[in-house]
Amino acid sequence: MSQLERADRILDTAQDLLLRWGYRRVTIDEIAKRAGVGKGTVYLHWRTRDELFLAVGAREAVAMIEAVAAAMRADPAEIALHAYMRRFFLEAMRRPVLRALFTRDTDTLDRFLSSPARQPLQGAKLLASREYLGALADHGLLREDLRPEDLDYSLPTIAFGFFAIEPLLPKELALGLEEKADQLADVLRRTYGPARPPSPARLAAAAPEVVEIFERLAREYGAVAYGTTKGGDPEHGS
Amino acid sequence: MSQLERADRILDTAQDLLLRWGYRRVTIDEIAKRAGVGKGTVYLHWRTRDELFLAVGAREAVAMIEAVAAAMRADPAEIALHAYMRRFFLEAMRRPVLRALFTRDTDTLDRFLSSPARQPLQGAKLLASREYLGALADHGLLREDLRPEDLDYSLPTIAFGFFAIEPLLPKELALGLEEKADQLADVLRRTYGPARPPSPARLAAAAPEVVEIFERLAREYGAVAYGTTKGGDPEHGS
DNA sequence: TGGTGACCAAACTAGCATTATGGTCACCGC
DNA sequence: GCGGTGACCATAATGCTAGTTTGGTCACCA
Repeated sequence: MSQLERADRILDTAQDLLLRWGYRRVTIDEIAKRAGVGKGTVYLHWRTRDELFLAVGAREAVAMIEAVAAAMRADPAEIALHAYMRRFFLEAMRRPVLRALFTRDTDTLDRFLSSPARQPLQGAKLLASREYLGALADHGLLREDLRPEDLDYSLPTIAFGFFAIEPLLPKELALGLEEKADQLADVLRRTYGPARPPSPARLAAAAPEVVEIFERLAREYGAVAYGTTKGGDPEHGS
Repeated sequence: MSQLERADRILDTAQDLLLRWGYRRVTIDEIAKRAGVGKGTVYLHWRTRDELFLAVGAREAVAMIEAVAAAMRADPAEIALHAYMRRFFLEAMRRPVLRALFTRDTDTLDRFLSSPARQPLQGAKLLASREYLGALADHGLLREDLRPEDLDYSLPTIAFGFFAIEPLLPKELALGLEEKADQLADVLRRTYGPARPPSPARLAAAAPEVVEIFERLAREYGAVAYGTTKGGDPEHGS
């Protein structure tokens, strides 16, 4: 069995237990036993318990970002801020670990939410990647009078609202995930979008650059997910 | 001393201790002692501890709503959704109890945040008063293609984001309250505002109706703040 | 040489004795 | 007679300690 397969088996087990029992109750012993490896082996892949759980999240983040990038490759219209955030919301909410992270589900994640090890998964980094917004601005895909810095506060704040309000919504609210995502997209398009819808040609011109940004991001999260002791060193500076 | 003055003295004391010690540590005994009344007297005004703390919040809510209404009376432009929410944000964030409530400050409020007694202070009621939004729609102060129901989800969600993100913002963020409020207003104006800015005459025509809605709301909160055992009965149905 | 599980200090839990507190109500002084 | 009070009580919160669990290590093994 390769190192990577083993890492995935351990991550599978950790994720399963995390979602069923919650962060607090899951022990390394139990993960190791169920994954069919010794406890020491877990520590060959990740330095601490929190790094292991971070990896669980990072792995889902990779899958999500790749789904986003694939959608952008299939249809350049998906690179627009509102379309991106719409898909981001849907893809994140459909993945249980990311959903727990973004909705700040303390039942599941408990202390992990405030663990310093969680930093590399900061939602802000995912949401407000300066590179992406810069590329949008360069290609005229944002309101003309909007500089990317103007988004630093309000864009993450709006997105945060749509995620964090989830656990507070009344159960009987008859609004599906897609409808919520559509409303989020509508807000963002009206707030930050260009006055006139961009032409397909303009979108297509920007798409490769944008897709590359997300593919790079996915690779960075992949490095966080698999192994810190062996394998590549994920220290990139900031 | 009148009943009302006494209620205010007790509320002053409760508020002071709440902000200094936090909900959990403040006892009725301590409040009574510092307010110079017997413990039983506190229970002549409010039925339970939570109703007392609710009253502390309600009293600040009254002050806030009256400040909002006063601004609307002084300048009808203040009735527009974005202007209202801008002022709402500022006035709420400048009042320590409301700030704690809206930012979900668990250090200060602890269990009170999830107390069922808190229901009458639900932010949603304040934010998304159907009457107010209906009046705006009637007077052409919202986007033409927007029905008030369309705001049920996204408007509270956006507002929630701006409040709830506060405790998560890095301390070094050099953004004042006014600037945050301006950004919130900008988002709401672009998202929900009419295509063209409404004329002063149109605003002035709608103002009395809108002001009346908020004055009525202030009176309702006033009933919550002062006395349930004696005085008016605040049961209005829903 | 990659992998393991016995081992250890530190953190957490259970259970209980003690204290603190919300809420009541018989009584009191004006 | 009545608005106001604080001793009183059941319950909930807290402190304490003994016992248990668990993250992380590392000497050893296959």
